[in-house]
Amino acid sequence: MDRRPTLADVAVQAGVSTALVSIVMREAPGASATTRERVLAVADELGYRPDIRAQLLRRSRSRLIGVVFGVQHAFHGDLVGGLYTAAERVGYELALSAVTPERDEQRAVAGLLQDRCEALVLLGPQAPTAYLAGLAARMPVVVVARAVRHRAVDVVRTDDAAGLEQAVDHLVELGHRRIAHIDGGRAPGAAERRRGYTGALQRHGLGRNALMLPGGLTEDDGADAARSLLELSDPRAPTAVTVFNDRCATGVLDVLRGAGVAVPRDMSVVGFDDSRLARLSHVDLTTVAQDATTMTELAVARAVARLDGTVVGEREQVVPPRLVVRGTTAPPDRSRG
Amino acid sequence: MDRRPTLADVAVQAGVSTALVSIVMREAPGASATTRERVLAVADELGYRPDIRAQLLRRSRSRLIGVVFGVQHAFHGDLVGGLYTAAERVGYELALSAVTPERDEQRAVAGLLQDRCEALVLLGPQAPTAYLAGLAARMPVVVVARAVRHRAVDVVRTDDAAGLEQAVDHLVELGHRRIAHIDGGRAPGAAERRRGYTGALQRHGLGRNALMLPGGLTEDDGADAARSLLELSDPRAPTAVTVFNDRCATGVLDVLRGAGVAVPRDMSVVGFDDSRLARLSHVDLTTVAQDATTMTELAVARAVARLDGTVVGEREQVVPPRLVVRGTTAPPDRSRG
DNA sequence: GTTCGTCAATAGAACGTTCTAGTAGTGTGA
DNA sequence: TCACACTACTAGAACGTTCTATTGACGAAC
Repeated sequence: MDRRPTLADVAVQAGVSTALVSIVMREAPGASATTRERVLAVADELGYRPDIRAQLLRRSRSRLIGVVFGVQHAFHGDLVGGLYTAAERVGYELALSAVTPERDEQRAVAGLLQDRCEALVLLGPQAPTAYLAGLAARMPVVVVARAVRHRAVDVVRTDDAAGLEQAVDHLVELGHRRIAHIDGGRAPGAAERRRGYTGALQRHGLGRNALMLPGGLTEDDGADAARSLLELSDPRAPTAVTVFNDRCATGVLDVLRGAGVAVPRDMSVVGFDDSRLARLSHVDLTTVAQDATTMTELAVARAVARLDGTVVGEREQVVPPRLVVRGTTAPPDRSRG
Repeated sequence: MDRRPTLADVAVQAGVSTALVSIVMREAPGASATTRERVLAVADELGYRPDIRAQLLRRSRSRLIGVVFGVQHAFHGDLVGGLYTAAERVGYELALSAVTPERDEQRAVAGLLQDRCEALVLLGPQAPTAYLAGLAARMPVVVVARAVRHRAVDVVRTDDAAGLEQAVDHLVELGHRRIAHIDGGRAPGAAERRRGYTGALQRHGLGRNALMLPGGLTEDDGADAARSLLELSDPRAPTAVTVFNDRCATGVLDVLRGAGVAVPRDMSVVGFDDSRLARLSHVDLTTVAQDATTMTELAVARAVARLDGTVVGEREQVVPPRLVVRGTTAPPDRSRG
């Protein structure tokens, strides 16, 4: 026989019923220590491994959490890693479904639905709120790294405003007075970061010095913004700039350095995400770190709580970020204005 | 009733047997056009969706291909995208399992095994050949983007040597005579790329000019290599450099530009991968593109052929790369040596 | 007018588990 | 002695499909 052994095979070999073998394998109560040992020995000998398909069919619950992620996003990679460990800790498995240039979110979700996941965790989804709400009517849905205004959808996200406040505080502490912000346009979180930036400036009495430059998510967006930064006449020119995210910030750094502007001597730069990019020794970017571990733990905990019907606390959980000071920030050059 | 509708529900509603509904849903022969229509209408009305767990249990085949990928690697993202479309075309589904810093390859594979995949596609696995061979004894295993010397393991990879030959040919055509190579150490493909580099130089009668610098996979490795490149005395100094991959090449570019070496005027640079990085307008890197689409199609086709027992052709399939000329290569500056 | 073939449809047994309801067997207290 | 509780175990029905017969019914061919 070359087919894999089943409960029945083990049962025959051990001289007991299949039900008892099932009890032993599940470590459920109802078997004596001696038989338990014997059954386990036989199972081991035959190389028995339970068939997950049959388990899934019979059990009411699949203990499976579906995850939709973008295959491009470096930060999603960090989040997926955290989700794996968080899920394992509470006895759940993960079913991954990727969004690619040819495979949109709805397709990714559809794939998970037919895998019979019990809950869905969506990383930075683009889908309209109505679609997410429709999904949430069917099963628990936790959205990570994006704000969603609908009472059925749980949200776990970074406190973007606080992140930019920390960045501005750090720069002001170093002595900067003219601080610009390169924004992320319509990207998730961009509005909150703008708000954090202007709020912090006002708090320091520097509201009049606020300077917002249109940016975006990519290196190219940053490069464009940096070029318009360089065109500013000297008295208005900022000595520091906060940037929507790390990718965009590296574009800024490239253009500044290419134009002979020394970082951080002539210009301080702060990013957002603490991506692998920022940690590279030749980039060495001061940045606002998102707490991926906490976010993923909260996301899994919330999904499980929904399934158990033990939901407590706010629908939207906001995780504080943390400023990581590296080599792209320093006091402004006193010899200049 | 709030549980999801089953075959039986549809059958009752349509006044037929469950078997017939099954026939209709599977689009199998054995039902008249009129009943077919009626059953489909009822199924649609009830919102019936087949239970994949029951299908999986009953069907001998799962039509599921397991994929192990690194959540960090940008290129793996491209490959996963290609795999989705390739698998769909031949009627297979994908089960994704990620390798993260806390979750090693063996864990990722174990997860897939209990999902009852029929075949495994591993993207650039680190595992020893013996482990891969053991796996291949159980089920078809296709390794992508890494060479494996074992007759049971199928391999799909880029012709790394040819890629470097194209890069060198391009540089020689532009007029370069002193071309260096920053290598990838023990990384998969590095040895073949070295071989392609030296072979091409010899073919052009430039073998004596070969200059190999230790590099690596990351931006930091490239930055280090670039610094040692700058230290070379002028008569030996190359006018062009081929680099193990794009990430490493961006490190090289950064250091060169920071040191006042204009690219491509003073130094031409060629990368490898054609990653998103290379395509950025401010990087604009000439590079050797790996053909992700062809590779994924071959990988899926080979896995399916193994399952169908219709394997033909070589165990190792080598895909030719393609040189993408962008802005980091130009004729050498005649005013210099 | 029997026989054969084809077509549409069905009954009922799988697939490998888990779960419910039960049956012996043993000890305990009155 | 009986009632009762407890433990160790089992029979058999689910779960929702697919698959292998099998059954009628209706023509066509002999």
